[in-house]
Amino acid sequence: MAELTKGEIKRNALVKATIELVNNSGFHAAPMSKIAKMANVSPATIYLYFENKQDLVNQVYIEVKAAFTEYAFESFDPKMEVEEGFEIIWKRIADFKLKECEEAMFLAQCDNTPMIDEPSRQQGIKHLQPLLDLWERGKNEGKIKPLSDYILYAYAINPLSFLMIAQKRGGFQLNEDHLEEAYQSAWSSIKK
Amino acid sequence: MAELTKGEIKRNALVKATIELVNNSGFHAAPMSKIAKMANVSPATIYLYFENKQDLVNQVYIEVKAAFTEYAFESFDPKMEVEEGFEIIWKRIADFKLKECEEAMFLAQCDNTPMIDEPSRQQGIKHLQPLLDLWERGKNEGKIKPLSDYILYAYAINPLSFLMIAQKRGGFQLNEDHLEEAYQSAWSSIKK
Amino acid sequence: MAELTKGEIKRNALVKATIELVNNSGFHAAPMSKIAKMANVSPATIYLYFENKQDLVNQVYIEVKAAFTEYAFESFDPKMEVEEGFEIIWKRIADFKLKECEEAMFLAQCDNTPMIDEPSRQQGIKHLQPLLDLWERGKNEGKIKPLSDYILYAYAINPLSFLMIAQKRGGFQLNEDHLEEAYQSAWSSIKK
Amino acid sequence: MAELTKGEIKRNALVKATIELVNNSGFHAAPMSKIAKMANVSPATIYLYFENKQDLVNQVYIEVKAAFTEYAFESFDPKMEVEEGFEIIWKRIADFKLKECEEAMFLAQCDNTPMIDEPSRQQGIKHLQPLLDLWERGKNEGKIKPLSDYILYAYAINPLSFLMIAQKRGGFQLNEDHLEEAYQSAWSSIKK
DNA sequence: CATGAATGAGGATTCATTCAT
DNA sequence: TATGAATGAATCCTCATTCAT
Repeated sequence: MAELTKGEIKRNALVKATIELVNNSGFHAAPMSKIAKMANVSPATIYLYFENKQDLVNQVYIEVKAAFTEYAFESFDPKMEVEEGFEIIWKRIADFKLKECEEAMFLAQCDNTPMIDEPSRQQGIKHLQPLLDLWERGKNEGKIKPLSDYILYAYAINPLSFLMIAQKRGGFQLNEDHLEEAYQSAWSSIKK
Repeated sequence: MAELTKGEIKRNALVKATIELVNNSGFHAAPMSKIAKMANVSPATIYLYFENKQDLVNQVYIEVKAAFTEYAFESFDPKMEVEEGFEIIWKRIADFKLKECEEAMFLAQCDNTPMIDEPSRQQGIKHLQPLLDLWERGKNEGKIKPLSDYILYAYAINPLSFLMIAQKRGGFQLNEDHLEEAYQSAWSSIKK
Repeated sequence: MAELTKGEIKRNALVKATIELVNNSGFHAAPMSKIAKMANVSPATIYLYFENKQDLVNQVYIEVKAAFTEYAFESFDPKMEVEEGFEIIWKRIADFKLKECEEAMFLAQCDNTPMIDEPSRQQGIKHLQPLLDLWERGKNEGKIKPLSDYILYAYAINPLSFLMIAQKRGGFQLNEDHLEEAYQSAWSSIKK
Repeated sequence: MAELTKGEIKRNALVKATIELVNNSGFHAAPMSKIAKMANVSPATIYLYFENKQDLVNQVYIEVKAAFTEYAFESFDPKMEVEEGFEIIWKRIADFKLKECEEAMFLAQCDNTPMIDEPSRQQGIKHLQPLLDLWERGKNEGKIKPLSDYILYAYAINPLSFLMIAQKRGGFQLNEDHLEEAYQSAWSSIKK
């Protein structure tokens, strides 16, 4: 296990504080001073690690997105069968969205908001490539509908975000059965 | 056609300006002064129609959501067959999301953000009832999977928001064929 | 009894509202809009009767001060003995301060504050002349200490304002006995 | 002499500026921006030392009141004879009111206005206790009239405020002789 | 006379950012 | 590297005042 330098610890605290504050109050109610306080750090210290507020949010976004995709593909192997691979990725993603709730909420907010600048958004999408490749193969093997990646993502993956938010807001609890049903719906919607 | 009073015209201009500014910059970068300027009105005038910024956004949300659902159900008749009814509603929703892009973007941002307060959010959901009723009937008639409404919505409706945003951000154009495909995916994911 | 015109009724309502609001919240928290509302009148209507806020307050001050002095001297006759005259005036003033509490509080606030402009203040003092004349006579007759009018007023009259405020703020109730005691103190402090 | 920190210097400047501005224009015409400017400080800096405008005024009131009472009792010793003690206190108070004119004017305005909130007002009164104790003893020893403290204060002390304001407003200059006369009036009004 | 709607100027307060230490 | 104090620029909002009706 890597030792974290003092600086890394602070940076991490800042990232975490940003996520939490933005989640609970939105970008507009997450002032730097509060972020600093929540991270037990002086406001000035933030600027040792980030250029400005926009940069802070961008970097947090990129890192969380990276953590998300890493998690998603951890047990995936490109040589797997299409359906098996998809199921494995899907379930990891579901896992992430339901267990790393804070991170996932943050991403949802970033993805539906002009909060993040375009370059960072692009940067965040990059790591999704293995899934797109899998779909490509699926289409070639006739196992997946020959749809645009956008449509595939919209039906196969994105619904999980909606469910996560619904769950976070209360009024709906996603259990194991629901999850299996959701997976079936996801697969139904893209399988040939 | 109803005559609009001078006040209604101003209020409408404010609503429109709010949508546009929030869409392009987010809540945090949509100051009252800009909203006023865009609506050709003094900042003080806003407060004749809305209590404060939160109230402004809440009301805009509720109104846009109402317009959305009214549009969605316009050509729907509760006596229709389940699949026919669903298709009609779905296509109206798709229409709205792709044509009334500004309004739809605004809703997406509100729905994924702590921008709107809870009561207003609840208020906004109300009018969705006819769709939930249709699904209920569909489940009883064995035509729709016996899933939670949340899951049905996540797969049947919500993907359209993702596609709309993707299109708005560029890099993807949703044409007639795509739309039909998307509908098929939606229906596949919830039909029994 | 004189009939009041509609205009006079409105003006009176405005005067009364001003007194009440300024008393309870101070000049700085008595906006024209609230004064108007409390007087059941449009804000614009105020400007039919008064030039601006300063003028409103000035005029209210002058009128209340006039009412105060009129009340004070009502049963006084310049031909009375000095002590008798003083007692009569003093008790009328005490009456006013304790019964017309609102008006008296308003005067106290005006007199200790840069709320009123100088000319209006001078105007308000004018009607006090009979008391000053009485004192003059008292001094000549060797019945009253040969002190500056300011000092006489400070000791003979002004304490009533302090007592009134203390009573209004609670924690102290001025009864008949107190009043007699106070009068004795007043007279002691100025009599030769 | 204690060294003042940079912060204390700024705070003091703010307190002083507040007194001066409120004196000359009243609470309602003493905007934070002017206070800041007069203290050679940014508006935002005020909020490092005070929570908000109300808090600023409250704190200034409490501090000035404390300075006032400290000054008043400086050369007083509880073991003094009643009359001697009273004279000493009275003259110190007179001194303060006539020399520390700014502070005294500020207190007068606060005491006759809903400018200060109740808790702060109570806080301000606390330190007056030694005078009340002296009066208590005076009453027991049969040297002072058995009157309510409110009445005693109204006649023995409060007139000084009136005289101070009269002097500040011009048209009347309080010299040594006046002062002695005033003291005699004060004592006459409360002595048995 | 009377008004409700409208507003520009200004008020309190906050915030991202900097700087001296 | 780290900070607390400091700030100018903005932000939300209010208010005295006006004007078309």
